[in-house]
Amino acid sequence: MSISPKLALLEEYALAARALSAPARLMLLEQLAQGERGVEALAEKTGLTIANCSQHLQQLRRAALVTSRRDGKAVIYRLTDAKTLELMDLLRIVAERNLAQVEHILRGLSGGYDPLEPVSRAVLAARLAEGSVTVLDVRPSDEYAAGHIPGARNATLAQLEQILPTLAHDAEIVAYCRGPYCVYAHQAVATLRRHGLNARRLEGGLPEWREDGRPVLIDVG
Amino acid sequence: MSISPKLALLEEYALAARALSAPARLMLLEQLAQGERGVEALAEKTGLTIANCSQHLQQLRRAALVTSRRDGKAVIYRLTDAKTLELMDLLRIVAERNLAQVEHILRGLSGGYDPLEPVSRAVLAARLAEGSVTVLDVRPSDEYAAGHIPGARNATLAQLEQILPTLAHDAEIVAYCRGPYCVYAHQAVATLRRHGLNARRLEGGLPEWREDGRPVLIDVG
DNA sequence: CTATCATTCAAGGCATCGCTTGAATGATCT
DNA sequence: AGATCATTCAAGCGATGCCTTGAATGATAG
Repeated sequence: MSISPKLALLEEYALAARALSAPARLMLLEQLAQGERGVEALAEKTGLTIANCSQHLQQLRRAALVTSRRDGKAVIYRLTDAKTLELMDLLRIVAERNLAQVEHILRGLSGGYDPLEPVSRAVLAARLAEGSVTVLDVRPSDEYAAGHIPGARNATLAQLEQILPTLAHDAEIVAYCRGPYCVYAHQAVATLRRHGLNARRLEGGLPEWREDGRPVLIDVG
Repeated sequence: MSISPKLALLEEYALAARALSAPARLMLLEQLAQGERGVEALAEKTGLTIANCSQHLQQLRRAALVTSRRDGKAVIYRLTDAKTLELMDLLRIVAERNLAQVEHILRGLSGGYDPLEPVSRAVLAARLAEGSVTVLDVRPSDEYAAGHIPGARNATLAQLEQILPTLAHDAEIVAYCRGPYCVYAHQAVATLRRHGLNARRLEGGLPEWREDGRPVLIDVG
């Protein structure tokens, strides 16, 4: 009698999971974790075509992971709520905890799997307060301008080599990027270590920092 | 240069999500949340064929949501760790919070969407201590025997109508089943309400109760 | 060592997904 | 109202996923 409703419920849960099962959509969610965005901006950042991007966004909306609103002739998407971010983070944790393959990928990235644990956000906040750390924002400059950790310097991976001489060799450097899905910080740490600097990466990224209720500095202009 | 590793990472996360994207696998995980099981037992409980069940289990294992061990000629599967359970629960929360359709399904099940919030496990534990509540375990008797909340009565949905006269009309009844994915408790509450009893369901099921570190009674025999 | 049993592998059919292309919608601006 | 622009819809192709069937594996029992 009740096989149908039970299956229907499971189908709904499966729908939400399926929304997370395509790399393209994970990229979109990672972008949206930085803040709300229009379709075109998302397409450009992720390298998807406009139409394809739109379809993925609708699939995310069908699973209610994101919501949308109109702004003029543009449609702006954003994460529905913080639970979506939690779900993304937990998915990452489970995948990283259990998949040896992920470790191998990271090993390839940072040359000898990062032996140093990431710096927790609470620890970084404390160190920032006492000024005993250099913070590096490894995201594109437009995202940096849209909001960053107070006191952080901005440098993309391409610019990193150029600013190396200006970095102090005695203080520890903490790099962060978009969040746990993003590998910019991993790569930055690898580069800095190769040059003999004392670098670690922040646990999570700016979205998680903001979610903690910590201060975010926005450039006005 | 680094497009490949970044995509590879996302593919890994997507793999874990894809493992949760089939109702059949959610059923299997729901069963495994009760405790470790062999392939044949899982196939029987879920109604899948042996071969199909085995393939789903291997997919779950590939995503590292479950692990397996040999016991004689049987292969026993179990959830890898508590994080898997957390991920299932969070998936459910996001789906239920956001999908209007889920609400409609539940409305169909319990006849007028359950206006009473589920009883939290902490509250139930307190009420149990003072004896002001009747607890009903709405799972099959073999699962009840393998572990249940101390003081709980066991009755499947089929048996429920028969034991109705033996239930007190003044005390509140709290029903629980396998967990958030399971709808037995919803159905039991609907049945009890139709007969004028004061019934609510427990938040989560036995796996969540056990995860809290609360006492579980196992029948010896 | 052989027989037996639970589980896994392999191949096929059917459906769904993801991406592309080109047209349609819907809101703004002149 | 008509033109314009961002977004969405619709159809088609290739790839992948799920389920079934039948054979192969691998460990135990005699």
